[in-house]
Parts: sequence; structure tokens; C-alpha cells
Amino acid sequence: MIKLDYKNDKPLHEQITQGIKELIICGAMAKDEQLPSVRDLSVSLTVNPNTVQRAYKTLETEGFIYSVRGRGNYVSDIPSADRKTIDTLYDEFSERVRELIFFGEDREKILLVLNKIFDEMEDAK
Amino acid sequence: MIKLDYKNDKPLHEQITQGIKELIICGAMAKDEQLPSVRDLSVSLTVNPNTVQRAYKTLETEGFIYSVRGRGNYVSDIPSADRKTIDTLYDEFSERVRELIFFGEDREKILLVLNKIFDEMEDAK
Amino acid sequence: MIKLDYKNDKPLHEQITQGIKELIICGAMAKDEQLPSVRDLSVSLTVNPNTVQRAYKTLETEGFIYSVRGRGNYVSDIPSADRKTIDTLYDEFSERVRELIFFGEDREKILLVLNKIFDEMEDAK
Amino acid sequence: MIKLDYKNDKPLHEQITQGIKELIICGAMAKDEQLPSVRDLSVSLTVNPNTVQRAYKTLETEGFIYSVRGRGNYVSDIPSADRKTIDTLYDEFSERVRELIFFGEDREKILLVLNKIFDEMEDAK
DNA sequence: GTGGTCTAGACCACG
DNA sequence: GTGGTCTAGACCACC
Repeated sequence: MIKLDYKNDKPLHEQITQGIKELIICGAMAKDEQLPSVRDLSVSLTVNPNTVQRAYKTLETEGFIYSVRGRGNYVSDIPSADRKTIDTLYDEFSERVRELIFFGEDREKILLVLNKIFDEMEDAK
Repeated sequence: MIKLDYKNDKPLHEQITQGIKELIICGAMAKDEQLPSVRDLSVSLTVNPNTVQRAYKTLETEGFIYSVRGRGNYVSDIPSADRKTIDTLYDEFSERVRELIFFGEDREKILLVLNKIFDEMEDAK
Repeated sequence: MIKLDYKNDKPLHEQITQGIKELIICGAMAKDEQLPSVRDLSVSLTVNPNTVQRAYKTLETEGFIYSVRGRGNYVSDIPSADRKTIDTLYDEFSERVRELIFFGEDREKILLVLNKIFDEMEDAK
Repeated sequence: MIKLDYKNDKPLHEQITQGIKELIICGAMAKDEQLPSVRDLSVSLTVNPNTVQRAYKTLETEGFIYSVRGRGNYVSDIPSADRKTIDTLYDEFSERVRELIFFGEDREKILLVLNKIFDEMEDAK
């Protein structure tokens, strides 16, 4: 499910973190669903277990998953983010919008993309 | 004009690149306007000249500025981006939107922010 | 009476140990009162009997309960702690106070919380 | 300055994290003061660099220090904690107080210790 | 079997 | 020289 790009300068553990984050956000993984074990995922991604472990740790501190010793890792049921995280997201969002406009993308097209995402997220619920 | 944050984990050359990019996008720097020399900017930012040089190089390959041997660096007059750049921007844009929705931000609020940006960009023209 | 949090990184046996410890300290369980059997408690908590057994063992070595072969486990009647335990408690107490002050909590607020605890403990007697 | 206890079941990286945290809180390390490099500290503690690295990472995410690539790690100047952290501290604080009272420590003695800490923290400022 | 910790040693990006 | 990433392999605690 997750594709790693070794050419990308972004660290592997971040790519894994982001990949799982997307799966959770898009609703592909349900609340309290169990994630693959650290070992299994490391094998299927041909990556060192420590790298996966680190990704899971990050996801845990960010509140996306929770970890049970000797059991496994599970999708968190209460998505919560602090003010700072939300603000950062809005900043990054605004940055992308400004660049898109700068490169000539028009209002209608951007709104179209935005509405499409809203509809997808609605359906996922 | 550009503020460097040493505490930020983002490399200095990237912060400089982004800072100049924003100035150009927001219209603070006009087409064909000359940028400060590598040496001057490195002094005013108190960073190594190599760091500024690297930022300028990145901006040139990304098409934001052009360089004239022995003269200096100037703001590009034709803002053009290839399909790949635009697609990447849309992907990153979509990613942020999905996360905002996931964390409970509602449609109206996001649209409000979006429209605010459109208006600002209109005024800058 | 005891709530287990699987999402907590603290081991289950420690959570059980602490839960019972609190019941004893708060006076909810009287001296020489009998604790539920290992088997019963393991059923009502839906955990492995070994886990409860381990918690009881810890409580016994720490002096909170005593065990009678073939009869059951009972709340200790003489709450006594060696110098080392008391010192450790004071150290941990001080540590928390320093952190609270460091993060800006003021004298009055901390004293308020402290006095509230004193009053609660007085009432429980 | 930091003492590691290999017999303690607490992980080394946590012991290091806590040790540095105490130095910062007690005022032994001033704001923006540079911490020893990852390598240096790992040598002086006879520990693997990764272990120190992890401690520093934790301190950074908790807001106690900030890291500058290619430069070093520095004590953060703005101590800030979210509501959750503060609440947890109060809970742990209360827990210790209750146990102290349970083991027969009287009100006056605890207040004495508390006031002593306040005075020390005042002086450190 | 699961997550978590630690070591040893290599390599890269940054300034 | 500094922080950061990654691998390989070992060991422990938990359930």
C-alpha cells in the first residue's frame, strides 16, 4: 500500500509516517483497526525494523495511533490536534494556493479541486 | 526583508529560497528587478555567501530568477511552470485540505481563508 | 472499580497495582478486608490471571497487603514504609513541584491543590 | 553532571532526558546555552550516540531545547507546556502527596519541603 | 509473537 | 565538526 521513493531526499521514516497518515485520514483504515506489526511492515517494505518503529513512534506522539505493549499498534479513535498544528496546516495551505495562483491557475479550477476533496471526504464517512 | 529562524529545522538556504519566492509571488519584487548581490545579501543576513549562492541557484533552476554573468540576478519575467510542478502543488494542496477536514475544520472556514487569499492576490496585481 | 487503559504504555500489572494501592490509600478498602481472589479479579478485568497474580505479589512485597495460603489476600493493617521509600516519594514530589513552577504555575494555585488533598484525606479517615 | 543507573529499569535515553530536563529547570543551564554535542556527551556517558540523539530529540519535541543543523543543540528560551502536560503533572503531584500522607508524613513537614523548593527556585531566577 | 531498547558502525546534509 | 538517517543484529518486557 505504501510506496517508498529512495530517490526522494525525504527520510524513509517520514515517508512511512506520511503514507500511514494518509491511509488513516482518507478513511482506508478504520478506528481501532490494527496496523501491521513492526516486523511485518519492515519486511514488506524491505526496510530496517527500527525505521518502521520510528514512524510508528512519531504517529503515536502525533495522536494518530496508539501502541499496546505485546499486542500491536492500533488506529486512534479520537483525532485531535492542538492549535499550533492547525495553524501550521493553514499556513502551508495558503502557501500552496498563492503559488498556484502565481502560476496562472484560476479561481474556478482551484475551487473545483477543493469541492472534489470535500465530496470524497463526505463519502468516506 | 527576509527573516531567518535558526531554531527551525529547515536548512538556511531553503528558508532564503522560500523567502525570496514569496517576495516575488506577492508582487513585492517586480519583473526584471535586480536582486541584491550574493555578497550583500550574505552580509545583511549574516550567513555564509555559499548559502545565498545555493538559494539563488535553486531559484534559477525553478524558473523564478535568471542570472546574467558579471551583472547580477534578476526576477524572471515569464512565470512558467511545467505540468509536473503544477501537479505537485495540487497534490500538496489536496493533502493539506484533507488533513484540515480530518481535524474538524469545516467547509466554510476553509473557503473563507481561500477567498481571502484570492482577494489579496487580486489587490497585489 | 479499577479501570484499565490499554492505550496507556504502562504495563497492565502496574495499572492494577496502582489501582488497588489507591483504593487502600483513599480508605475505600479497610484494614484486614479481603481482596477479590486472583481468579475473580482476572475475570472481571478480562486479563490473564498471571497479570493479577503479579500485581498482588508486588503489593505484598511493598507492604500494602498480606497473603494467607489457601485463604486469600488481605489489606495490611500496619502502613509502614522504610526511609528509602519515603525519601523517594519526597524526591518525586519535589521534582513535580519544580516542573510546575518552571511552567509558570504560581504558589497559590499549588498550595490550593495541596490543601484540597489534605482535606479529602481528613474526611476519609 | 548526569548519573546513569544501569540497574534502574528506566531506559537510558529517558534517564538522560530527565537529567538534562532537571539541569534546565533548576537553572543550571541558561537560556540559549549550548548543550554538549551528541558525540561528546555519548563519550562522557559511555553510551551509544544514538541514545543521546534520541534524548535530545525528545527534549526538542517537548520544547526544552532547540536544534540547529550543523551547529548544535541549545536550551530553549520559551518554556511552554500544553494543558495536558500541566494536568498530568498535577495528577502525579497529587498522587505523591496522598502516598506521603498515607505513610504518616504530617502537613507541616510537607509544607516545609514545598516552601523550601519555592525559595530555591526564587533564588535561581 | 509483539513492541521497545540499545549497540556498533556507516553515510549524508549542513554551514 | 555538527546533527540526522539508516542498517544490522542483539536483548528484554509484556501478554
